[in-house]
Amino acid sequence: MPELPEVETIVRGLAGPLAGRAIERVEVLRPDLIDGEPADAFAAALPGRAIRSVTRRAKNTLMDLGGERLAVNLGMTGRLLLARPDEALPTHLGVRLHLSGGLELRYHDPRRFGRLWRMSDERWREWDAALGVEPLSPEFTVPRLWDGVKRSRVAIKTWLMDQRKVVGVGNIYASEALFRAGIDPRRPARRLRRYEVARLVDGVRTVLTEAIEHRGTTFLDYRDESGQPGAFARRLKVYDREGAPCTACGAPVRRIVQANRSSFFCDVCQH
DNA sequence: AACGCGCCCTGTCCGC
DNA sequence: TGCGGACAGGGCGCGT
Repeated sequence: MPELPEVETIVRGLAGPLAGRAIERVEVLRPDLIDGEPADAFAAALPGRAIRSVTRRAKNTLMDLGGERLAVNLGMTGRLLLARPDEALPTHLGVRLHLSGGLELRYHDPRRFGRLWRMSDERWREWDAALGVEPLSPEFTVPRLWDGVKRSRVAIKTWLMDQRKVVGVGNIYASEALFRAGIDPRRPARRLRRYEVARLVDGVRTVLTEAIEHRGTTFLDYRDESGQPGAFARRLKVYDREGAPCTACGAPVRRIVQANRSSFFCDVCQH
């Protein structure tokens, strides 16, 4: 579900309410959501810690606990929800973090592809180093992307979704960025020309920035920390628009399958 | 070593 | 109405 704009929206929404709160009690209702240690060890380790800040790396939410971090990956259908402890419990509730001041942070996930885990500072450095460049950072440049694509034979759309190369771009925004750049998603990465890489840098930055401004894309399940959907879905130009007219030329948008995921594009506008 | 594929899981929708 | 199959914002681990 959530790509960079959705996670960024959630992180911005959680940062204020969670800053300075202590974790008082942890309930794990779905132990398979906890990675790296048994669920009871996870639940026992957190109480007494305080949340210093909430940030994002790639599609992950990170809570700085001082000396260690709590990381959350939402998978396809995960939600991080702020609630009062007496609010009705939804089905598929996975983890409850009871915080100081009568606030609760809930992790909710029907498909349970998401996960939560703790990371030491040392582990965090390794983990962070294995991830690719943040596309909204100054390091996301044409030379850097050019250097990355030129040795890869995979289709550019698949390449763009590889989190070891560029982070945060998932199935929706990969199609959208390539449409904006006018590049066919099937093109081998190393066949891109430098001017096309420049358009791609621009396309990725632009679509992610606009999507954040609209609080993300709700396709099916995505909700922010207050349970609200994002508004960017109606601004998508190709994703989930198979057969509908291209917004630029009117030709029907095509759907193909790449790496077992749907790709959408306009074969008139994208080469 | 890069790459492709199957799989993890539940819910929904569509065609028959 | 029921049922099977396809499909859904992700990511890991396997084999080649």
